[in-house]
This record gives sequence, C-alpha cells and structure tokens, in this order.
Amino acid sequence: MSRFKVAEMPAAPGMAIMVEGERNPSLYSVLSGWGFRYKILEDGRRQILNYVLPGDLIGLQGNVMKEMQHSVEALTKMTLCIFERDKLPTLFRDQPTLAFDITWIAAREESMLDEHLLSIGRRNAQERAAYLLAFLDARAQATVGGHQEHRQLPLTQQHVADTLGLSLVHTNKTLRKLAEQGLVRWLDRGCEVVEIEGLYRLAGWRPPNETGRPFI
Amino acid sequence: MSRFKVAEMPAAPGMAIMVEGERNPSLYSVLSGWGFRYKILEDGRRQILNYVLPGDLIGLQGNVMKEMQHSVEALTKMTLCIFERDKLPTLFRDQPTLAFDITWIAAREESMLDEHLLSIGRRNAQERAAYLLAFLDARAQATVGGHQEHRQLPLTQQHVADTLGLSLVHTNKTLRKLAEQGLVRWLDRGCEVVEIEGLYRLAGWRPPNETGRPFI
DNA sequence: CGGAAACTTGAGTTACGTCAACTACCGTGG
DNA sequence: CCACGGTAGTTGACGTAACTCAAGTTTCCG
Repeated sequence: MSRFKVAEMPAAPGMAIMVEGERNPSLYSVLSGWGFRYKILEDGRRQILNYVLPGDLIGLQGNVMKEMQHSVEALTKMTLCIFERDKLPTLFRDQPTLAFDITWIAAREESMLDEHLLSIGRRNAQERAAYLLAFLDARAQATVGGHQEHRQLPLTQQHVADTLGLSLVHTNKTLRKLAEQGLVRWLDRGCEVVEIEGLYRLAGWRPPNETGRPFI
Repeated sequence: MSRFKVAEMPAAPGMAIMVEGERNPSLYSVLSGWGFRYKILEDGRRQILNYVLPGDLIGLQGNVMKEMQHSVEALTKMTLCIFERDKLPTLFRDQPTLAFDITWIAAREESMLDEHLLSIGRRNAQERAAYLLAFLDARAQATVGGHQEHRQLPLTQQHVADTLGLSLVHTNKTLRKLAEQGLVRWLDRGCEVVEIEGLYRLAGWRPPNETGRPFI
C-alpha cells in the first residue's frame, strides 16, 4: 500500500476535508481522529450521513464518480493518509487483495447507511438517539480494540440533531431523557456512554461483529 | 464475466430474492425488472432502502460480510443472472477491470443512499415524495436509455410510504396533492410521471449524469 | 473580562400519525 | 352470472410527536 501513499496530513477540528462538487479529489484514509460526511440543501438544512473513523476511506466516490456528492469535515484533530489519485486502476491491477479490501470497506459503508436509513425513517426520537450513540460507541470501541473506560463521543448536540434529522431543541430534550434514565451523561461538547446495554435495548439494535476487517 | 455466470433465474412479483440474516447468499445481477431492498424492525415497521434495476448487483454485501443485513424482494417480474459465490477473490485477481466496475457500482449505491438519507432526514413530505418519484423516473429513463413516452413506476402507495418513512395515509394525501398540481397521475398500482421538471423543482434536486457506467 | 458557542427550558404551533370508514377493482369459484 | 374476499386507494376526525420561537444559563476561549 505504501507504494500509493503520497503524504500524511493533519486536520484541525472544523476543517473542510472535502467539499461537495469537487472534481477528482484526493483519496484519503483516516489514521486517527473523527470526522463526518454531510450534505446540505439549498436553504441550509444539513444532514450528516455518517462518521469517519480510523481505517475509513474518504473520497473514494470522487475517484469513481465525476465529482464528490457530499462534504467531509473534521470533528476532532485528525491525521489523514493521502493517496495518489488516478492510481486506483493501477492498484486494482497490481494489488487485487487491496482492491478487495476497498470493496469490503465500501460494502460496510453501505451497510451502515442502510442502518441509518432504517433509523431515521422508522424509529422515533428516543430510539434514534439511542441507536446513534450505541452505534458510535461500538465503532469507537472497535477502532481502539479492547474496551475503554471512558467511552466518550466527541460531538455537539447540533451534530446529533443533524444526524438524526431532528431539530436542535427536540434533540436536547431527547438526550436529556436518556441522561435521566442514566444511560448517558452529556459533557461539555461530547457524550459519555454509561449504560451501553440500555441503549441497545432502547434502540432494538446490536452492533454486528466484524470479521476479517481490513485496515488500509 | 461469463466465466462466473452460473445460470439465469426468473423471479415473480413479491418473491423474496434474499432475506436478512442469510449467510453467503448467491451474487446476482439484475437483467430485467424492478426489485427493492428493505429492513424491518422487530415490531414490523419496514423501511425500503433502495430499488434495484437492471445493471444493479444484489448480494454483494453478503459475499463480503458474514451475513446479509437486509432483504430483497421483486417488485415486478424479474430475470436475474446468478454468479458463483466464493469466486469473488478469483475475479478480483483475474479481472481487475471487472473488479473496478463492481466497486464503481458499490460507490454509486452509496451515493444514492446518501441522497435518500438527506431526503428522509431533512425534506418534508411533499419534497420527499417529489424527490423519490423524480429519482425513480431518472433511474428508469437511464436503464432504458433514451426517453420513454409512458414514464410509469411500478409501485404501490405502501411502497412509497415505506420508502419515505411516512404513514400510508399521509403518503396518500401527499401524492394526491402532487396529482392535483398535475405533476403525476396515480394509476392502479403504479405512478405515471407527468411533469418531471415540476418534481425536480419541488424536490430541489436533479439527477446526476452518470458517465462511464459499467453494465455487468 | 467579554463575546461567542453550546446547552436548557417553556409556550404555542403544525406536520404527520392513528383510527375508522368507505369505495373501487380485481380474480376466483359457486 | 353473481357473490365473495382480498388488495389498493381515499377521506375525515382527532391525537401527538416534533418544530418554532424566544429567552435564558453555562462554558469555553481569546
């Protein structure tokens, strides 16, 4: 893989890593930190599509489609690994195993989007919030491997609202209820998961166990 | 590609092509007809994730993940092309161009799911309905190539409701309003698009122009 | 220490959901 | 031929989850 690596790049919180409409952007993989993908309607309504964590690819779509259909922003301090664009066909020719890993990652992304769609389409506010926090906690645990003591998610309530498709006010009231039930604790700009099992139960969801996961 | 083709298979409307939880299902490509992917919650709430049309792959996820995370059902009469499972690694080794096409299709699916997520999360009922019908019309036009006179979509209002994350009753009232505006006409289990530009305008959306699209 | 960003809270509004009919349109079988 | 049962679509009355507006408080950061 190192043959395709160009450089590493840091990104500060709030930084735009990729913007909708961009043509042929670089291809990145996330080495550390959190980011999120989103789209906005003309009048400013924003929908967060998914979060990117270490091991995820950013910009694959732009290398395959004509232009990027979504934007990506850093949530925390991140470090990215930049790959040479235009080298994707070469990679597919010379590194079939890596190519398969890329497809694996794309299929997993699709699977996550399916879950989110189910959540936003058919779950109510509490279930949605519980699902999102459980989902992010599971991803965070999976990336560090093993279990963390402080299960903290680096989001603001505005991010949660824009992910769940709810208003900020209603999101706040919903999160408050989860906190009253002792499932989470809301910190300054972040959320600490206290009772993961309670979240699973409320959401009616459990994380899939990922086997054979590649890390690019 | 024919080296990996096993057989063709017809599917009748309503037939379950693939069910959630299935392990290592076959990999299909759609030769003709319409189907849809969906997930259901334990209490029966259903969310349609996307529609599958000619040229789409079915079951890639199951060949990459441990088991299928969603179900697929035929909407119309379909013909499917069955590929030999377990041959995916071989294909990636021997047919890099085909492998790239598969990734291309996966990336496009992801792009469509992004759009749906934006729609369900941030658009109101009318905008959502307009978007969905415009989206499906665009896909239908793209698969036949050129322009059809009768732009008919083979759905029931229940399908529309389960795609938009709305109740059946509210979906009906919303579609009625679109019909009153002369944008669509609702037939017996199907919808005819009358004023595609009006739908685009209402949805605030236009179909992307797909270049270099592979057909497997 | 001042200003901005994040979080809270209450009051009033609305879009969408639920319930409960009813009509229309089949295809099937008596 | 008509009775029928099932699916799809339609409509009105009413309930409620979530939205908007508006005003706070708290926390962070320069």
